[in-house]
Amino acid sequence: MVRRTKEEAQETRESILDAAEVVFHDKGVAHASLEEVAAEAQVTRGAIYWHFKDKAELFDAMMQRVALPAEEMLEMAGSRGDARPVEVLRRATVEVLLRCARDARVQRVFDIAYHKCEYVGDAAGVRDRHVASQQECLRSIEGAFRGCIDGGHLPASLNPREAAIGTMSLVSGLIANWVLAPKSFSLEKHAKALVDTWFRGLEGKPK
Amino acid sequence: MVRRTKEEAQETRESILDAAEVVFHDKGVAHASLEEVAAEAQVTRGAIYWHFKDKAELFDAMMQRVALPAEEMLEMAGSRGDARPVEVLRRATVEVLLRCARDARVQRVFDIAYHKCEYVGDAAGVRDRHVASQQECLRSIEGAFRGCIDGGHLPASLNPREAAIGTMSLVSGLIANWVLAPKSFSLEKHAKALVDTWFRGLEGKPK
DNA sequence: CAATTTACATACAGACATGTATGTATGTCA
DNA sequence: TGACATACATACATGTCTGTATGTAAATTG
Repeated sequence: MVRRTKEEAQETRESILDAAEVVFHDKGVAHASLEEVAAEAQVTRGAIYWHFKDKAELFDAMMQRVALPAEEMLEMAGSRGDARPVEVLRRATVEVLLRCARDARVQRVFDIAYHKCEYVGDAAGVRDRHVASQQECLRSIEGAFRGCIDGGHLPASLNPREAAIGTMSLVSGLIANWVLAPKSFSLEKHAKALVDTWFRGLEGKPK
Repeated sequence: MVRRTKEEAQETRESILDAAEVVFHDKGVAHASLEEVAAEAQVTRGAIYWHFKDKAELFDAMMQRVALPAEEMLEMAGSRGDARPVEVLRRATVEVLLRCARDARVQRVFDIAYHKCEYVGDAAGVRDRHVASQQECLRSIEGAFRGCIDGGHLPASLNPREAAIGTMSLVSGLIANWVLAPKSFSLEKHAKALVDTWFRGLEGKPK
């Protein structure tokens, strides 16, 4: 392959990231060789090493290309300030699930993140960022819940942090279980009712 | 090391499994070499190859040593038939979380299962079994919910399968998020309230 | 008590995968 | 239009891990 223009080089970079998604999903991050990724992208390892320092950096770039659920949730929750705050939270939560259920790429990347990579060693940076974004997400959701409680939309006996932990875990648990076996149930069909059930529990907190 | 008696050989086998837990947790399954596992167990690779066919079989045996959450839940739920069936389910769910929160070994193995292994290639068998046991768990919980509904302890409008999916996802999501960052929240403290919130939502299903 | 089997340790060869060094043709810019 | 930087391809050296073959001393068996 001959020297390309800057835009073409950028396309090469993207195609390498696309290939990484496919190969990592197929073989797992650790077992996939850069040779395989290169073949899938129809380039050689030289191209990969030109654009990325090593496999860890490639994996890193691939993950950052899709927004993590954490950041998605904040964005969505923040972009609508009109309705009742509980409804905003509820709808944002459902949206995250539906987006995953409908977008094959998001789905594939979640599958990689949950079941096809090891958060150790070289990927420690990824793990740290995962944890950090999770913490940030927790704080954000917690703040939203606190707002709901202060506004009288949710019972004062509710622990906002606990509510945030439960919400996040339900969502990530649903996604993880679904991408592991998509045929075991329809995430799209059940998403709304499941989230409704959880929020009903929050609203019904006694005392 | 010299030739051991049968019981000593069994001890060797156990120590290899213990070592595998530690090393896999530390380096991830794919990145851990059998040499490292052997060193941790204070034997050579020869001993490992004597007891196990390869790394996949070793990993397999390690996972099967601790009961999967699925099977735990059935057991616990089944062993108490006296109280109101909803209470049995609820308490079993809390128990699974508390067991994980309190037992360091269970916790470590869950961490490996959720964040330190890749469910592909050699581990495909493990993935299949994981999926299968998840399906079995789903059916079992679904059956329990159906019983609750038929007995009039839960609203008839409730979809038992959906309830089972949500329950399982909440539990596995909580465990996965907690083992990833145990200091981010106390699973032990929040377990009961979180499960109560979820069941309150189930009980409050309208119509 | 000799023969055999067990439970390992040791030694070795082959397979990859990685990282780097180097080659090279083309854009880009003065 | 030359000179340099860019965007790769190719070649190679190296290390690491695996699986197996072989050695061996103790336990077990007849």
